[in-house]
Amino acid sequence: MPDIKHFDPDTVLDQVVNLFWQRGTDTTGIADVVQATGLSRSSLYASFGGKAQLQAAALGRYLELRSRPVFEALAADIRGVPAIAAFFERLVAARCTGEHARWGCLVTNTHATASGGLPEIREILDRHHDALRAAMRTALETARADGQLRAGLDVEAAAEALTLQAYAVNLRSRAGAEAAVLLAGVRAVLDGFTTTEER
Amino acid sequence: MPDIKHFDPDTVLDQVVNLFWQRGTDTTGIADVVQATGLSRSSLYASFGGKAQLQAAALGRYLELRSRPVFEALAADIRGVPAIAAFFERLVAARCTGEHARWGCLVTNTHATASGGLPEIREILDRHHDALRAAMRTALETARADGQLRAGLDVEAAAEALTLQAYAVNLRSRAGAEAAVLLAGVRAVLDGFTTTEER
DNA sequence: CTTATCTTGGAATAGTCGTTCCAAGATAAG
DNA sequence: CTTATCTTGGAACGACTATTCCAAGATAAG
Repeated sequence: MPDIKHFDPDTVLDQVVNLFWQRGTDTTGIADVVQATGLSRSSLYASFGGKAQLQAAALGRYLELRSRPVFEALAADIRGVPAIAAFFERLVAARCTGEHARWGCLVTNTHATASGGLPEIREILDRHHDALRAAMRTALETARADGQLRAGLDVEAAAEALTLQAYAVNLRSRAGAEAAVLLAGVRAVLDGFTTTEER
Repeated sequence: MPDIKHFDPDTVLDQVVNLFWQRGTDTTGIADVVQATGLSRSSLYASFGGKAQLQAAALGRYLELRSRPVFEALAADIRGVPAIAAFFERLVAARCTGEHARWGCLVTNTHATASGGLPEIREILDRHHDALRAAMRTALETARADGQLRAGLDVEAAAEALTLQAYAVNLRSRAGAEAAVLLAGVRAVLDGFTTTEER
């Protein structure tokens, strides 16, 4: 008997993600969301709750749609160190060129905002961090099994270091950092972990 | 003949820095500034311009007062790698404990905000980045002259890598990252640059 | 003490914020 | 087609936004 939704919630959420991602969550108003999605305030508040819940939903979707596939690809890549290098090359390329150039990373950006202090949001940030570090760790362990790593390297600490490096790439790319500079920094870290220099 | 200011602009600017630093520039209103500083809107707009100019002034003062002294200390420290290690130990301590714990870094935070796209703001961000990288480079060159560095290390790229690590430390500390984890990540990077492990 | 000049307090501006509400519209079962 | 139930458009809400303005207060020179 009831009416059904006249829109696809996931499609709308993707538009919201893009909006928050590019222009910043705190500096984007509901009016902007209404205009970008085309639906009315009523539908927006009925489907998602207030802005805080909309932000959490958008952040969660970003994590599932943008981050997780890349993390899984990294963990599944059996090449070891070259897999990590490829991850960063694709990351820098995505951050500096193409459709989302200079947008940074929604998760990284959220770290610096006021709403990042909310427990609900922070939980997603930690989930993102743990997922990336775990993927880095897996890739490093593959590399170690293949004899690619320096003797005595703390794999857990190295995974954390590479994860931190990824955050910084996201951050600096938003301010216009050159791709070559970012890649050189990443490579310096990676070279310090390996036995012999590749490339 | 004219009247003089009834307050010290630098003292006021310090209060504004703290406000923007802790709570975020975009999410802090003029009303908050008025309340925190105790002076009126008239005086605020007469001394500094609008909010954009106030932000630029606060960011500049943060750079001069908080960042530059630390950068200069790093560049002047003749110990080489231990100097860099000490820099990060003090950084992590300041970010995770004490008066400004979990505030992150005002410059780092600004990277992720919408106002970071303005040319006037971005110029300060780049100035900050160049200053830190130059200090890192100086410390690394001291280390190289002392034979502390791995053969074939690209000092310029290594300086960029360490600078990026510092940004990530600032970012993650705001989200509640543990000091020990951050330090382990930093040390992994630093160990990759040195000939023999210290500590 | 007068006077010229700046500073200050505080009201008032127009605009935007997130949120709520209700009548009108759309849907699908009977 | 009727009817029950949800969705939708759009107006309205008070609270907040940055900014402006002006009369009143404070200062220091003459």
